[in-house]
Amino acid sequence: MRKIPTSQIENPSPAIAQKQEQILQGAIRVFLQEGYARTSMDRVSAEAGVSKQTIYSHFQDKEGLFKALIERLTIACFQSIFCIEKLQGDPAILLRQVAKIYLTKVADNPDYLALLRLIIAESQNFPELAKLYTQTVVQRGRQILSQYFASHPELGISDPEAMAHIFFGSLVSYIIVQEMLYGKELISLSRDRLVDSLMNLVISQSKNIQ
Amino acid sequence: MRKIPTSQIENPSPAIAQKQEQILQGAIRVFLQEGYARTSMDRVSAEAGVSKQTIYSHFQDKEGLFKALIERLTIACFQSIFCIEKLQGDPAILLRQVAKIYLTKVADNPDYLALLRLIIAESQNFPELAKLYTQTVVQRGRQILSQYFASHPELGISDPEAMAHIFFGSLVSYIIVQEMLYGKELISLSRDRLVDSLMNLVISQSKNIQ
DNA sequence: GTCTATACTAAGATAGAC
DNA sequence: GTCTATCTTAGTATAGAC
Repeated sequence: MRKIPTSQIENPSPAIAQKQEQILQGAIRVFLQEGYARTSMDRVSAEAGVSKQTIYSHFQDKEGLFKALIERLTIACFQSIFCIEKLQGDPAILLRQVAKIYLTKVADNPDYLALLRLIIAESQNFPELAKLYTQTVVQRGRQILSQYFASHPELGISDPEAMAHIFFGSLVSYIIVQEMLYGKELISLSRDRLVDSLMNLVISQSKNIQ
Repeated sequence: MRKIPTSQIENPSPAIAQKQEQILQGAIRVFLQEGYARTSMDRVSAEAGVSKQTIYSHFQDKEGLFKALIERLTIACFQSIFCIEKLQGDPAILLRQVAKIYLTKVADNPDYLALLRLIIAESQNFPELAKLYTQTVVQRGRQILSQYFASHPELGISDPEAMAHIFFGSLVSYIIVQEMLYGKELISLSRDRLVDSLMNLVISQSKNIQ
């Protein structure tokens, strides 16, 4: 079995896969909590319950471990949010459901909240990870919404892509400001109020073309 | 003249003020570029053109320097955006103008873009700075918009606070996704298209009550 | 393949000269 | 008040035993 330098894992034996899993689980806890620079490999090895050298035998270096871990988390985050691929049904119910899913899956999951923070924090140093996140999570979300808007002309949305950005972006900024930047300690704006207003906006568009 | 341990500066002599200024200017460049943990005091001293000990005579430690610097930048960012206090005039023109000002001042200013990234990155380690930013920049922006919406009932906005969050939040998320997370490399969504759609939303609300 | 022990480097902070 | 030189700790990465 050859050494595995990057996150590209090809047919690893069960034993190796299990060790890697163990390392990644420990590393996730530390990196998400402390950020990249503050995380020490000593701390990771302690958290994962393996020696430092074992980590270096599975991953090239600190950067390699970090990249593998962020890639995995990003995919997991995507799968968690977009469990339903096709959007169908009454807009009023469906869009509300979409908003609820995203807010619940990300805002209420400390890991995915920390992932978003970490992606932003390291966007300069790891642009490829930021792009992966944008592509996988944000872009996909906007695309699905955009397609939904476009396939429902009765909504009267002239620019579905822009509307998708506004809809999804409002949710993203809600999470960042209210949950990360302590906005909810300064003004309480419940999720229901946000979603209600978002719904009103989408619905009111349609009334103008009737 | 007593030593100045924190960012609270009280009547410093011109010479001292000038040195502090010199240190802060150098520190700003390094911290905004590298982030907190990656920034070394050696690098700051080199960038500022003073010795390390001079920094430590003006600021308690790395944390103290960082806090002073972020506080100053946050205030400057606020003043840059909210040069106009009172919002008046035709909604269609004025709201468009507000959006343009925010997008221009933050997205096109690498310092304020980096400030936002740094605030998010260090929101766990420096919650007081995150709160200051939210309070000073975000909250103020939402408040002004909210008051404007509330004082213009002809717009037919049922929840001005929520609408202000959606309006301002769409701009914030646009900056984060498009400018920081390389969104504009994946899909181009021009500022004009975003602002146009935002305007349509606000205007279409009013049509429903006529 | 995994562990213990260690080399090497860098960074925060301070001592002491001027 | 400012500089040079230094102390001390901590962190990445590796060498060598089992």
